[in-house]
Amino acid sequence: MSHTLGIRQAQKQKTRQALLDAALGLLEEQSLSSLGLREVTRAVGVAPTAFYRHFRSTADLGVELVEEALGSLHPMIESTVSATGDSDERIERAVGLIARHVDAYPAHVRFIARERHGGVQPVREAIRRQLARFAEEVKVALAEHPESAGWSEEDLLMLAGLYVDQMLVTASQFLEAMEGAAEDRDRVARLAVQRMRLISIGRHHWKE
Amino acid sequence: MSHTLGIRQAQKQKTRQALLDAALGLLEEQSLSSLGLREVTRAVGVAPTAFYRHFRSTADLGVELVEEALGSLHPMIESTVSATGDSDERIERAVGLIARHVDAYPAHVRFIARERHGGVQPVREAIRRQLARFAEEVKVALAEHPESAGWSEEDLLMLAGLYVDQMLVTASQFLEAMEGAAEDRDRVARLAVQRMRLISIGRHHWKE
DNA sequence: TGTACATCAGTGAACGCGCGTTCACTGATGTAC
DNA sequence: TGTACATCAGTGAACGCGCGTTCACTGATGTAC
Repeated sequence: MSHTLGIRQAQKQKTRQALLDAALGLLEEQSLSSLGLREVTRAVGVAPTAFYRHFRSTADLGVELVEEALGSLHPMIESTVSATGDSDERIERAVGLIARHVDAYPAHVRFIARERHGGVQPVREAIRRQLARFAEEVKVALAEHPESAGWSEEDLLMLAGLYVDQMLVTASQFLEAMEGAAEDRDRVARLAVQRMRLISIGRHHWKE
Repeated sequence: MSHTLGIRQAQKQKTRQALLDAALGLLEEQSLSSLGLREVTRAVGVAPTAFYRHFRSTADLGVELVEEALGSLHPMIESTVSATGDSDERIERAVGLIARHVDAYPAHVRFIARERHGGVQPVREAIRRQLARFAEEVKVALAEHPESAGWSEEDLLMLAGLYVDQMLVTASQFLEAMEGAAEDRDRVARLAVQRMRLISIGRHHWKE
């Protein structure tokens, strides 16, 4: 006996999602701070005033987009860091996962890269919070590794943050490669693997 | 016998600089893609049409701001990487330099962080070009170090890029610390030093 | 099942406003003689 | 040094346009009995 939303609720959800999708599309070529409410409703085909039934402002919509773009990523990150195999295998797998994620959700990745330091404060803060959660989760996963014996909590969080930042750098480089020449893609992947390897080597010799 | 600009040229330069300064100020709270030409001229106190005597558009002005923000940084970066002393000394000095640079030019740093992935393509490309130049220069300086014996050009550029990205991350963290609680500043410095140390350790054990 | 009333997502007109861009202009500065 | 003309940075009026927000509304959906 599955619970179905009422017709009214279902329709409202649908319009809301259409607004989010349209906004994300429009944000490929501009920043959130210049996104207009009328632009978004025009793209969806509803009256401008309908916007207010779902969001207080475009900044509010932006915060929802952050949740959509990053909220569902926690399991993936968790599984990457906890994966079995040696360092090199885990690195290759992680870079492959990032590449596929960028392929599947380029607009979400672009949105996060763009608004992380963008002009809309509540959105910046929402992104910062999610990334801090990622770093915390990575830290906990790293602590499980035998290589982390003797590491302080502070150093583990430092390393986790380095990995998270590197993940974002790699994602945005894949995005740039998508926009430019197709051959760049492999270069980005190789470069990312090398960077992660170097960090991983530093990690193994940290406590000496 | 110093060459002086004509009165007309000097006045034009002054207005131009006032437009750049005003724009940079306005960009503390928004992105370039939402910056209006009339906003800028209003802040300076000239007629909107005067803008066109200096820039084709706000995007054009943005590209000039990139040159202003990053163009003068090459000697500083060069001297940081080429400095004498052991790894730890160089790292401490580099992080200190970054901290002072962010203190001295917070608006420039914010502008670069914001527009690096921002909504205005020509500006993104101008930043990308400057950062590629930085990485190239760092690569050349790194090649001089005895630790770089046996490194390929590709690996050196990989390491240089890692340093440049880390420099930007650190700068933007100092900026966030300036906006928030004052005590965060030291945490950022300590974290940045640790990250650089870990990368440096990876570097020393890379060719094993 | 049917009826009467309540809810509320989406509408459409209207508002005042600031935007980017055009154009012909002014008057101080620069230059040729 | 003085004069006559050229240059050009900055002006101010005017334009058409899209913006965010308000408001009273409509009509399909939901609910109570």
